[in-house]
Amino acid sequence: MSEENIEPKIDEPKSLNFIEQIVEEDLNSGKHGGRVQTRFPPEPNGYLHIGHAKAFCLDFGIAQEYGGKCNLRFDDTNPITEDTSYVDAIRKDIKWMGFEWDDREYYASDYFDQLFEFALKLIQKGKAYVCDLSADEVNATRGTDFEPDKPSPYRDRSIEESLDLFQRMKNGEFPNDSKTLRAKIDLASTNMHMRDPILYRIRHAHHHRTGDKWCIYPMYDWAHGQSDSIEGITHSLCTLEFVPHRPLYEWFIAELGIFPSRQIEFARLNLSYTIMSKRKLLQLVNEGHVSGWDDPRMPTLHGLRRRGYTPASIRAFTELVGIAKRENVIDVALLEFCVREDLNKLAPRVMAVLNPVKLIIDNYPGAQVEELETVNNPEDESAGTRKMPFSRELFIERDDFMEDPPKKFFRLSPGNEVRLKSAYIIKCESVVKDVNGEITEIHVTYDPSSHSGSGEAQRKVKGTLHWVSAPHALNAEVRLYDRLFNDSDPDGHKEQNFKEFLNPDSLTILKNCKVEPSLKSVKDLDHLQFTRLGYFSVDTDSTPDALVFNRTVGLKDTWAKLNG
RNA sequence: UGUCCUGUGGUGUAAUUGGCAACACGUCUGAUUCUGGAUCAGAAGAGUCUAGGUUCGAGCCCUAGCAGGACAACCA
Repeated sequence: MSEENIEPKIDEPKSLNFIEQIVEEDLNSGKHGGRVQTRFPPEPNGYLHIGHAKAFCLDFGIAQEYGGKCNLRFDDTNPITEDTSYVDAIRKDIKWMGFEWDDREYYASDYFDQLFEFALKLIQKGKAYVCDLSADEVNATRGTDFEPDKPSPYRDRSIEESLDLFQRMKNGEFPNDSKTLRAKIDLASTNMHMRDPILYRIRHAHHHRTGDKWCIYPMYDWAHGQSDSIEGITHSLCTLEFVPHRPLYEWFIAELGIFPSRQIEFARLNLSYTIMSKRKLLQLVNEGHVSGWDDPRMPTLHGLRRRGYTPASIRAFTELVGIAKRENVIDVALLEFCVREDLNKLAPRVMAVLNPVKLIIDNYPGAQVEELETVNNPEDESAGTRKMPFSRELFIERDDFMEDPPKKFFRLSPGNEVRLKSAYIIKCESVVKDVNGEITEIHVTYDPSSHSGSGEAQRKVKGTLHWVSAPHALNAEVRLYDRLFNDSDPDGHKEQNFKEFLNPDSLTILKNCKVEPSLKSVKDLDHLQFTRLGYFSVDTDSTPDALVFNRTVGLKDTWAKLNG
């Protein structure tokens, strides 16, 4: 093959993020025999949000890119807050996003026995001890940045005694919180995590998987690294807040002499005008500020799905935001760009009038109904065409008419001409108002020779309006969403609670919308473009007799921008 | 006060062993358009936190500062 002479391809090496660089270095040096194994370790205590999507797109993406595998591992070490309903929701989200983990669905709780054995080993080495101090008492021994912790009075208890007590802790002989197992490391470390961290606590609680088998549960640090090691994870990717945990992660692996997984930290995703804290999102749900985890205003994957976001658009987004170690705030406009770009290619165009006003074509035969052909998606010829009924009485958007328009208003106004999309050119002759001065009817005449697509149709007019035939229109409810918060960083104020920035107008429900008859048969979560308005999807509340649409995102609107 | 991490256009991410800062979003022009969408063409916008130093040459190396963030749960 020598066609490089015809089109010399300058194969610029794709620029790698710092994690890809590390992986490639490891591959080149033959570390782990060229094996790449990652994992995504959600805690089943809440719903996944778009920040998690960034993380698991990375985890699964790195594995895919380098011929490796990515495990799904539920980090279920805290039975009090965790639940199988979350497990199911998380599974659904990851699948929806397009990732597969085959049979590699693991649970930290799968390793409780192994972890117990590891703990025994640590005690035997004199590197861990059972401590009888209460939480308050432990806190009282805590030093400061430059003062070491005071040693627990149980720190030097014999190996035999710790072994015995630990076994009895496991057997359920002690009440909750009465004892802990702690690693014996360095009370003077500048890293607080190394000051005899707690490995196990006593919780007589029912676990969603292990039931009542255990009454001692491992802490994050003790469970996570060892779980990675057990699974042979080569690159354990996590967010920045775990940087100070890394020395402990490595200490456990070294003391236990087990497979050396490597923890690598990157900066979590922050999105402007939204919050990403699971705890705070839960608060919004519990306090009724939103309708649930899948409220379309939520940054959860459940919320985004219901809002009409596509997996492809979210994947593209996580790709565009990049991976680095520097704190970042991504403009929500980038997310919106990603959905628009995706939906522009695949969403069928349909006519919907959100704020209808009646338009009457005075010179159109009263009983006549035409079936006008229109293209389903100008960006995709294969989407074909469909027919739409056209008649003497139509609905158009109230905003598309102005009695006294400013310059550059390309829409309908007295004496002015516009085209009705896929139909005729019309001219406004008069308006009818009610007692309050509200316009109730707009009377126009049409030019029969201007039929869309006909030879006579070449005449140009400035504006094109969408419309729906009044006798054929379907009623619909349309829910418009705006950002949930008015502040670009609702969680970034020391003095003010994030809830003070909730946007009271984040949801607008329009009940009197008119949509074209073809929408009779839409299905949940179908994506559509309402011509000239934006991308919409069918809400899960929708039924054939009571259509409900969510606005995913508006079209770019330079007219609105001009008018502030 | 301590330790650790991070500082590149408005935002985010790049810049192969040091070689005169690139891409995307956003913004602004213009063309085109039966969606004020899309598309196409173009522009503005950083001299890389600061100050020194090494070098023919530094965003990349060295030194000293400064700024922001993280950590001090029997949460993960």
